[in-house]
Amino acid sequence: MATIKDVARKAGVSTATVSAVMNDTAFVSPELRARVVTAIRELRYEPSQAARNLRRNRSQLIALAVADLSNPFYARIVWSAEAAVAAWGYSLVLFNSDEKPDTERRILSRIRTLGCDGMVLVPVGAANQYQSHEFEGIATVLLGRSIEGNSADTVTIDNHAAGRQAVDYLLDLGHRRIGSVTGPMQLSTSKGRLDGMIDAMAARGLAPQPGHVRSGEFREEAAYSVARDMMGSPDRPTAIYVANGVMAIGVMRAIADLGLRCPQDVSIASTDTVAGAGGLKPRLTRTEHPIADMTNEALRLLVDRIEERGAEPVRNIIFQPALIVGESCMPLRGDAG
Amino acid sequence: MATIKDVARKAGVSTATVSAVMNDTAFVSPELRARVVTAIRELRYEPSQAARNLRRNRSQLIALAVADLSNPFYARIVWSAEAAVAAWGYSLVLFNSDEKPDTERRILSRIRTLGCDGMVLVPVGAANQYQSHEFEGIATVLLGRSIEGNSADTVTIDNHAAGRQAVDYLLDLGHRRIGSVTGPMQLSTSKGRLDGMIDAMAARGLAPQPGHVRSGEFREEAAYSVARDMMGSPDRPTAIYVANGVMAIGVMRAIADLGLRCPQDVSIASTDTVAGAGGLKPRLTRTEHPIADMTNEALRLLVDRIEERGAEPVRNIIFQPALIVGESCMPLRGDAG
DNA sequence: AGACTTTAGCGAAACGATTAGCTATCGGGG
DNA sequence: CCCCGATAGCTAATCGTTTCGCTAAAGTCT
Repeated sequence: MATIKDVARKAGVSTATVSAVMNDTAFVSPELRARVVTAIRELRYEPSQAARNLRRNRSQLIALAVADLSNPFYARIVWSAEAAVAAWGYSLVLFNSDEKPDTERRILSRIRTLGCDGMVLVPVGAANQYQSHEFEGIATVLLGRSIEGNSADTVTIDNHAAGRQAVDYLLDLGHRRIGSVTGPMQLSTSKGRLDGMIDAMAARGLAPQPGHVRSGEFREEAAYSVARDMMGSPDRPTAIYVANGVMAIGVMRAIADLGLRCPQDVSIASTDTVAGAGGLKPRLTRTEHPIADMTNEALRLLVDRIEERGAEPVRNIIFQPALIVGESCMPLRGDAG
Repeated sequence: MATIKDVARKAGVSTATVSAVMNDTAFVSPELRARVVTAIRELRYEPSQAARNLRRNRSQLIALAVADLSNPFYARIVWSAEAAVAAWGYSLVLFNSDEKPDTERRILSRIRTLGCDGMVLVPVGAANQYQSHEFEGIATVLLGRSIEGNSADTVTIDNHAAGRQAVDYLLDLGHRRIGSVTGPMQLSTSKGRLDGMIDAMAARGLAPQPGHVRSGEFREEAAYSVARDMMGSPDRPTAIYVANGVMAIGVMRAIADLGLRCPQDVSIASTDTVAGAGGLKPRLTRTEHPIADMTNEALRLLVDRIEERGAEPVRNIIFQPALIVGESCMPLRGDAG
């Protein structure tokens, strides 16, 4: 691998001049420039990123740490993020914290030693688990979830509105006994969506029955088992609001295995869905978030922070959900309960 | 950010000693070691990866370039790869060539300048598009697809067996007029699967009708439109072999939109499926590949190449598919065609 | 013509680690 | 008593860039 010195020697100039040519950073006479350019080509010289990084104190790396790579929601984020990062001239280093705070801690430290210029983080775990030095000196944008008391920029979704919209829809169909399968309560997303549901019902003088609100990990299996349990009892809800796409799959499977039909026996509305499920029956009624837009926005904020050293105020961007009607809900039959 | 010099000064030792402590690379007396360790902790010193990279000529980065991040098949690979890479002590840099050879070319150059220690590549495009210097000096494993004439290690699947197994299953159910929706013919995967289908039929003295073999991009939309076209004609096949998971979704949607039912009117068998679709109806009958095992194996080979400088012979590992029976196929009715 | 500016390019000092080679100390064997 | 080997740690070179500050040479102004 040729170095800048080889090029300089071959072109009969100093390394400073080669560097100037490479980076267009100073005026170089056409004659010298030509000699340098041919030397570069002949030696197939490519500057060492390592040396450049050391000198410039930059790595051109942006880290993305998501909560669960097996979840299509995050796979979608990864997809968008890769494109956005490349468009900004960086490369994407990907991490999966797998919803484990310990893993996340290791990831944060790794991101730091790698010298990433910035990171987009989908935080896992409660606010008090983070230490401020974990974020020091590295541009950060929190995506999807926020950390209370943290001063990083955030791009989140309006979880309350998502829960409220979905449940309002079920209420409009006449459902009164509505249950929910939702994620861990320490996450702002689960909490917000459930609060939205509760407020939607409260606005009509209703409240979910205690046994009709179940939470578990944001995973298909967890949803399957709580749904199976909840729907096995005789006073089961006539409709379910599921807080997450993969959980919705689990709930539908549980219902099918109990011999119930969706939507005839149980209506299901969710927030978020899984990509590819659009082709299968029944199509889920759900609220969706503009994942690509959110991710692009997160990277815009991040690159902004990286490249302007300016201490702009913290920015919190909240995206609104949209209700997408599928075939997984029906009006409640006459014998309403 | 504290440097090794700060630590050395604070502990009253030389930088060499600090380095020795950090890397356990030479014997240091317990007393000095203790002083160094506390200095490290107090200054919150973390070695600069950039400096280390420059000196060691290593980056601890492994690149993964997949063909299409929007495809759950590759999302699954990314998931596995992240875990494997982390387990080997590296970090994963992710690229999406989006099935575009030009994009892939840029990615290869980027991987090179980043100084990645190795790369796992799902190649896009035909063998003659690659230049040998694009692979020079960087450990490479080809995953899923191979490049004829290339001397990199490969981890692939037995595409021929996959096509053959799936179509044998359809034949066993009595189907004779079997069609196929498959990917671009220049890809070894599409070609192999279709050859497997043709051989399966040939073994029973059959051959697919010309209009019953359609190829298009490995995308849902492409599959939807060719399937719609193919299934619209009166002599449509009674069963379809679909070469890819997302295409299978497209085909099912096309069939539903034509007012046909699966499996009653058309049986569908595929190679590969989409994650999450397991919960929805009807469950696809398909051949599956052990994606996690394949990815792990690819990284094992890669790390092997990176860490042993030895010139072992080229290794080509081929994984076998397994048939998974769902509910998307039925025996052909009496009026067989 | 002398005194400044500007320009084009060079030399060498960073950046922050690793590591080869050296020195000083100590103990033990001949 | 001298020499040798082992031990513990230091000095300084090195990795490949970027960039600050300098020097001639050439141009501009009085």
